[in-house]
Amino acid sequence: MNKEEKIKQLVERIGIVMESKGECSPIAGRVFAYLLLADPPHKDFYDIQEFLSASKSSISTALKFLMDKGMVGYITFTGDRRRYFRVDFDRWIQNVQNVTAYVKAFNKELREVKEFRETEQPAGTDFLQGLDKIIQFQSDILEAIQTIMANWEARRSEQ
Amino acid sequence: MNKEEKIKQLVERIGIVMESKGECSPIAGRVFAYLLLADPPHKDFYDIQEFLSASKSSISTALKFLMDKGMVGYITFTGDRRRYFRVDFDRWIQNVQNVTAYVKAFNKELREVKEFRETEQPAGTDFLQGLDKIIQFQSDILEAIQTIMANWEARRSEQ
DNA sequence: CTTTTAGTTCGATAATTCCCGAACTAAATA
DNA sequence: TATTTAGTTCGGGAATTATCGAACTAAAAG
Repeated sequence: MNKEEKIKQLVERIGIVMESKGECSPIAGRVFAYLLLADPPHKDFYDIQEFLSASKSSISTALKFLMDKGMVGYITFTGDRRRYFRVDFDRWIQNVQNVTAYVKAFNKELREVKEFRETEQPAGTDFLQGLDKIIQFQSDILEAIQTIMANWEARRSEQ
Repeated sequence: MNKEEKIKQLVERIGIVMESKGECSPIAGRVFAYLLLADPPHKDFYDIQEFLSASKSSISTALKFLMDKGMVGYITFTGDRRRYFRVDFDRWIQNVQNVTAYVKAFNKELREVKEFRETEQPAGTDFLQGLDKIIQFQSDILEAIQTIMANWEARRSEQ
């Protein structure tokens, strides 16, 4: 199998992993995967379009999405109008907060449930204990992630 | 606002939080939310159906989904055919592994990208470094979650 | 000023997911 | 054995989401 085929295959596989998380559309997943694998790792709009055999509008939408998420950025070169899109590793790490956002929101709702149960709606102690455990468990995880992110941030800026 | 209305409102809100994570269908989110809020916190099939004004098949599908995920289980009472569904806090905590599954799968793909880049496809050192950072960052998070889960598991079983 | 380039925006269609009703099953009851 | 109960399964329609092509824009090039 040649290099091009290998890349095509990896792009499809990684695309499926990203998409099936429900995080993005199939094409967005493949665009990102392509940028992870392409040589050089920055490609312009038409390179991407051609490689994926997709429409301009789909590529445009996918790139906008990935840039909004902070996973992709672009560089330019003097005397060249095109933008060269590439994975933005630094912003990507910073925005892992997006990943934690759901857990945060969910935990907030669970706290509201707890309050409601305590003030207005009876429940067995085991239920309230279970609720407490989940809330605590999830905030343990959130805190750990915060700590890790802070460490990485510190390491990055001390360079 | 009376209790019933308050519950309806919370059920809708929590349902949206759960659904918009892309984790489940709207009805599944609402079923789960209802079980978090209902008095008593175990309800039978028709209670749930009536509360949500949904079809039997939708409720059935939603309950199957939530039980497969380990978030919901049921209890029974002698001389009563019905199953009473309820949030299963213990299995829910155990199955946070589901949450980490995606990150694991994704990191595995990133390692494959790295290997491909190192053996067949050139890339600037900054790109490879960025890739490394993300891989390491994500495995730091996975490890932290593993540790937290192990602690909770230990605490649970020593009771 | 005209044309080309590098995209974006805007409906329309295709594909997917969600939900329902109707028919079905298996166990309990009569 | 016949009937009710507690769900499950299946096919189709409704709602959502993804992708496309065509028209558009803004800047650069000629």
